[in-house]
Amino acid sequence: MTSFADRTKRRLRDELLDAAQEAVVAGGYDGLRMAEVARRTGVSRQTVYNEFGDKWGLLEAVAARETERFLVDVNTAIAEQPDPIDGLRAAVERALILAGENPLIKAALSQPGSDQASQLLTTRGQQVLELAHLRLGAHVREHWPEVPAEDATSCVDVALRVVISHIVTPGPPPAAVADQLARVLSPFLTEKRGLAESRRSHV
Amino acid sequence: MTSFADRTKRRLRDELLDAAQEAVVAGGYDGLRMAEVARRTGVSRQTVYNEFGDKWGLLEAVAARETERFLVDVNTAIAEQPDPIDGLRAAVERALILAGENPLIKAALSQPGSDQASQLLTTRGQQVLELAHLRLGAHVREHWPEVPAEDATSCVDVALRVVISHIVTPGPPPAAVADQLARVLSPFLTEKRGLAESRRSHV
DNA sequence: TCCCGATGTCAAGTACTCGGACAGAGCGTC
DNA sequence: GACGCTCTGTCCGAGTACTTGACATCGGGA
Repeated sequence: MTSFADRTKRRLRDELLDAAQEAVVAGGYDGLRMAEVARRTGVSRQTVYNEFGDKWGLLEAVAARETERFLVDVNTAIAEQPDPIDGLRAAVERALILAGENPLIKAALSQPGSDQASQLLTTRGQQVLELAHLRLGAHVREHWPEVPAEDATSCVDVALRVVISHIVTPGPPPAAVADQLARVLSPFLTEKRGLAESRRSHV
Repeated sequence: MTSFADRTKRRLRDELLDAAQEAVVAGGYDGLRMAEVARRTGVSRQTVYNEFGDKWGLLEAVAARETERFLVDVNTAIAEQPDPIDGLRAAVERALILAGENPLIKAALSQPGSDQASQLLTTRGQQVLELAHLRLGAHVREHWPEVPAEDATSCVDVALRVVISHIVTPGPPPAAVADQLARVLSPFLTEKRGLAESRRSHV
C-alpha cells in the first residue's frame, strides 16, 4: 500500500496541474498566474513554488502530463493495426486529430505569450520524439522483425518530424497527411524488409 | 474554494472509515484492528488515534457515516410521496429493505463481538430517531400542516421504534410491515387532522 | 505462569505548509 | 522619466500534522 502522504502529494500535484492547465488554456502563458493557481487549489503560493520550482517548471509539468496522455492515445491507435504501415497511418492521423482538438496546443499556438508556449511545444516535441521512438520502434520490431532497427528508427524519425511540423503549422486534413506519409515511407520499409529477407535466405 | 488541507483531512477520514468499515463487515467488532486500519490506509497507528480517539470512536464514526447515507436514501423515498401516509409506508419499506441488504448491519447482528456492535446499533437508533424526526416531521408539517406538531411527533416516534425493532429482530417482509404500520397509524393521523380542521373552522 | 497480541498513551523528531515580507522586473500612466 | 502597480521568485519563522519508537496495560492461550 502506498502511504497516504504519497497519494496526497500526487493529488496535490495533479490538482495544481489542473488549475495551471485551465489557466493556460484560457489565457496562454501570460494568463498563467502562480498566485491564481495556488488560490484555485486552496494552497499557498509558496507550495506551488516548492512543487515546481518556478513558472517554467510548472508549465513544463503541465506539458509533460498532457504529452503522456497524448502518447497513450496515439499508442492505442497504433496497437490496433497489425501492419506497421497501417499503424503509421493510423498514428499520424490520430495524432493530428488529437492535436487539432487539444485546447492546450491551441492555446500554445494562438494565445499571447505564445513564444514561450511554442518553444515549449518544440521542447515537448523532442520528448515526444524520444518516447514515440521507443513505442513505435518496438511496434515495428515486433511485427516486422526483418526490418533493420536502424532503418525503422529513421522511418519513425522522419514521420514524427513531419507530424510535429503539421501540428505547428497546420496544412491538409489529418487523413491526407497520414496517407501521404504512408505512401512516401512504405516503399522504403518494404524495400528494406525485402533486402533483409533476401540477404537472410542467401546466407 | 476549500483549502487543499481541508479536503485532504476529509479524505483521510474517509479512507480510514472505509478501511474500518471493511474490517467490521469482514470480522465484526473483534475483527476491527486499529493497526490494520492504519496499515491499509498507509498511515501510522497514531494518526488513527488522533482522528478518532479510540476504537469505539472509530466504530461510532463508521456507524455515523453509514447512518447518514441510510437516511439520505430513506429520505428520497419519503420525498417521492406527497401523501404522508404513503410516505410513511414507503419510508418504512425502504428502511427495512436497506437494513436487510446492509453488510454493516448484518455484521453488527451476526459477527463476534456483536454485543458492542448491537449496542452501537441501539445508540445509532437514537440518532436515527432524532434525525428522522426532523426530516419526517418536516414532511408532515409541510403536507399536512393541519396535524398538530405534537401528534406528528408521536406518530413518527412510534413508527421509528417499530422499524428499529424490526431491523434488530427481523420478522415479516418489509412491505408487510410497512402496510401494517400505515394501517395502524393512518386513523390516528386522519383523526387528528379532522379534529384540527373542525376546531379551526369552529373558531 | 509466561508469552503474545492488542489497545491506548506519550514525547521527540520530521516534513510540509502557511503567512508575511522583501527585492526585482516589466508595464502602463501621468 | 518618475511613479505606481502587478507579478515573479526567495527567504524565514511559526504552526500543524504525521511518524517513530517506547511504554504500560489487559486478556487469552500454550
